[in-house]
Amino acid sequence: MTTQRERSIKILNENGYILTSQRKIILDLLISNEKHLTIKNICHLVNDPNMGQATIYRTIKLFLELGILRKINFGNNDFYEFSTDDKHNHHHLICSECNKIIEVQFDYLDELEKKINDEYGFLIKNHTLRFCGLCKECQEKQGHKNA
Amino acid sequence: MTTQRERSIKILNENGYILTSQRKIILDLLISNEKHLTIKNICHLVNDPNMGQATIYRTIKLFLELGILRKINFGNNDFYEFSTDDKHNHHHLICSECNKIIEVQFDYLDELEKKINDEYGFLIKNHTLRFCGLCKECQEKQGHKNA
DNA sequence: GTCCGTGCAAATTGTTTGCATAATA
DNA sequence: TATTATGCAAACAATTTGCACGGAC
Repeated sequence: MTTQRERSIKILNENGYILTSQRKIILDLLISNEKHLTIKNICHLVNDPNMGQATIYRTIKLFLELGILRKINFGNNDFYEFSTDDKHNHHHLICSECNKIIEVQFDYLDELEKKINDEYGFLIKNHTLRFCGLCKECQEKQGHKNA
Repeated sequence: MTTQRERSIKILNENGYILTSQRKIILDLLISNEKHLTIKNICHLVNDPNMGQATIYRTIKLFLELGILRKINFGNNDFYEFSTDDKHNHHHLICSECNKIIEVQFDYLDELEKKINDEYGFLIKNHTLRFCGLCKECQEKQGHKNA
């Protein structure tokens, strides 16, 4: 099994791009840090006076174009996560309290997709399913407060 | 059954806001025009030298806060649609060719929600499900081209 | 007259671009 | 040496804010 890092570097190389030190820094940040970051997060985490903002924007844009990353937008934020080729993506649970994003690995939308295809003649390429609510930890915190 | 307009005005009044002529213009735009508009769309459609941009932004923000509208973000665009109180929202089919948004009125996610609650202890408040693909018309157009 | 809403312009924020320099093959 | 990547600053775009004016009660 190839790692996210290996896959990303492979894609860069196959398209004639090299892994510069700046790209490496940003890639590493994304690999750690639970993989869901905003541009703001990245700017803040990089915290290197030698890395210009433009480089961060350019790198993320490049990663998106090459399909290394994918964008998830939620509320007023754009998060970036590693993209996979699976037709069936995972889903996201987004906690409205702490903004944590949890990945859910099962799908079960085949039947619904079939129904949509039948009723609307709509050809589905991919889907996005998000559940917004409270994660376990935040529910517990609220429980304590109210007790 | 109350209309979108009646419901919106009711919410405004209940919260101490009046339906000014500017708010009325924006509300009417949203009611016609298939209900899915971006700020840019609205600015363009208003086309009244007497309405400042700031008013449009302020009005949309107010409508969001009052729950009259809800934001859907997709790609690099934020669309606005009327919000309903239904726990079970409709879903969206978004055509990647013509950007049309089709509303789908059935849900069928109860089982999946139950599973998520059981496995992750995540308390779901609402969900967003989007299918990205090609609408019937755009499939036909592509068919003609290839023929 | 008071209060809320608006228009305008300036300010702020987020993102992109041009260009000279630095790094890499 | 040729090419690509970067840093910097300026440019640009999108959104918000401050403030004085206008309209509704």
